[in-house]
Amino acid sequence: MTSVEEPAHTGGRIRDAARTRAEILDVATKEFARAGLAGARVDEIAALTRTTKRMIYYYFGGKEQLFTAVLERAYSVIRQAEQELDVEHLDPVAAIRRLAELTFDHHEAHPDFIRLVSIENIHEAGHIAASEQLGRIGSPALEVIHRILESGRKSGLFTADVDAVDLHAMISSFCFFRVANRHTFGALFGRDLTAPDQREHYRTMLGDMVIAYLTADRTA
Amino acid sequence: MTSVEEPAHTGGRIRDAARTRAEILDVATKEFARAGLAGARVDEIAALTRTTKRMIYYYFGGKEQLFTAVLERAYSVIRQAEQELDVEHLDPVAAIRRLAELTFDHHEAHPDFIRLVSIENIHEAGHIAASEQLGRIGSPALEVIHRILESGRKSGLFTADVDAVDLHAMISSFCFFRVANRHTFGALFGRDLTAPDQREHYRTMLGDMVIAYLTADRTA
DNA sequence: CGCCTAATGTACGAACTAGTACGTTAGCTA
DNA sequence: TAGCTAACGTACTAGTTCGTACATTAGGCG
Repeated sequence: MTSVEEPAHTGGRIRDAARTRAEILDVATKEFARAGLAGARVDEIAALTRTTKRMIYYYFGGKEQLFTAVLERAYSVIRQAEQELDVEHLDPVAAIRRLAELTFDHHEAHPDFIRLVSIENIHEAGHIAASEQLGRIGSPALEVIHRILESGRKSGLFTADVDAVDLHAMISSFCFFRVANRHTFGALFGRDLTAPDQREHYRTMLGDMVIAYLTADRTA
Repeated sequence: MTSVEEPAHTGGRIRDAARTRAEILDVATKEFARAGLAGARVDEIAALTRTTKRMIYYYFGGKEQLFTAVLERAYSVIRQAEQELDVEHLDPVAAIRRLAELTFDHHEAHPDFIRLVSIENIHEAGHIAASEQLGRIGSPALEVIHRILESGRKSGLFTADVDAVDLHAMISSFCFFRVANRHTFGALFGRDLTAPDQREHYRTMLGDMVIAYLTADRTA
């Protein structure tokens, strides 16, 4: 019985800067993803936090900077995942398919991130442009794709004349659209692109599409 | 000398309900596309109009309803374009490629529409769901795609097991992503997917991709 | 040609919202 | 253990923003 009559605020750790910061970022991520930059409410974010609005300004400076911080952390998660890519031991076809599947899985697993990207595009990527951190992220995946493409072309398997950036765009397009636009697509066409029982269908479809494109007979 | 000393407001037509309504929709489309639903300002929309804020409430009832009306009109433009599709006289491969190109062109020509769709997805398509008009639009393009696929499969040209909705998703994905995410993509990877001198490249890429997928050798 | 209503304009308010001034305290360090 | 500072809380404000009450008029119609 250590704290029966103690004031409520002594439950849990107090004065933990890292935890407070992280908690604000967690809540803000959800709130920004839910309502957009303008739609999100600083008061609401604060209310969903163990701490107060004051802390948001203390740690981040303001709403816009908080959004930038949210974006920075969200992108760092992807960069992390990409750095753990390990597909170059596979043959080029299998490697590309595996890469596409991992991209597919990552998009599906992080719908909030997808929404943040949509929101950031509404704002014409101004926060990314203004962020030192995000400016110099690069993309570990691009290096991997580049090497797989080289290898596949050398062996004659890949006939398409694309570079890594374009192939990345192609793969991301499908994965992104499926998650980002699932609501309007569902409402208009009556099909839920993210229905669990359709997952394998679309995952395979993406791989088939990319491989078919890369290996198509171009002698005609 | 008919109007030298007359008040300024006599210039141009007065009391033109249709024109006022249409002008509000025009301005609102741009403003919503620019700033999102929450970010758009009713006062700003009114200010960019020949009329006043009062008229927005008079004709549309409120901000949300105005957004819905904007969406309805934007979607009707597409439905219109789709109804004018005329590709079924072509052989299946050419027809699909042409359809993909028209989709590509339409997305490129209507970036504001793309932004509205992104925004509507942030709001989980609630306005579409609540709109009688948008609920029963359907898509003329789907019928066309369906018939082309049938024809292509019958002749043995198309080997892929997809239906019209999935193929539509595939084509739209690429077109949508290229326009919607051009800002973040450009900022992160240093490539402008909508650069004019790359237009033909991506347009061809899309067609190649779809055709390769549909006609891929699946005997292996 | 006067009346009636759709269409329009003005002025305002209630509620919300980002941001801040000021005060407090936990807990490390000397 | 005293003191100092990073961390935190409260209460408030200035400005914004959606929406509306009220007043006005154009112009079709009987």
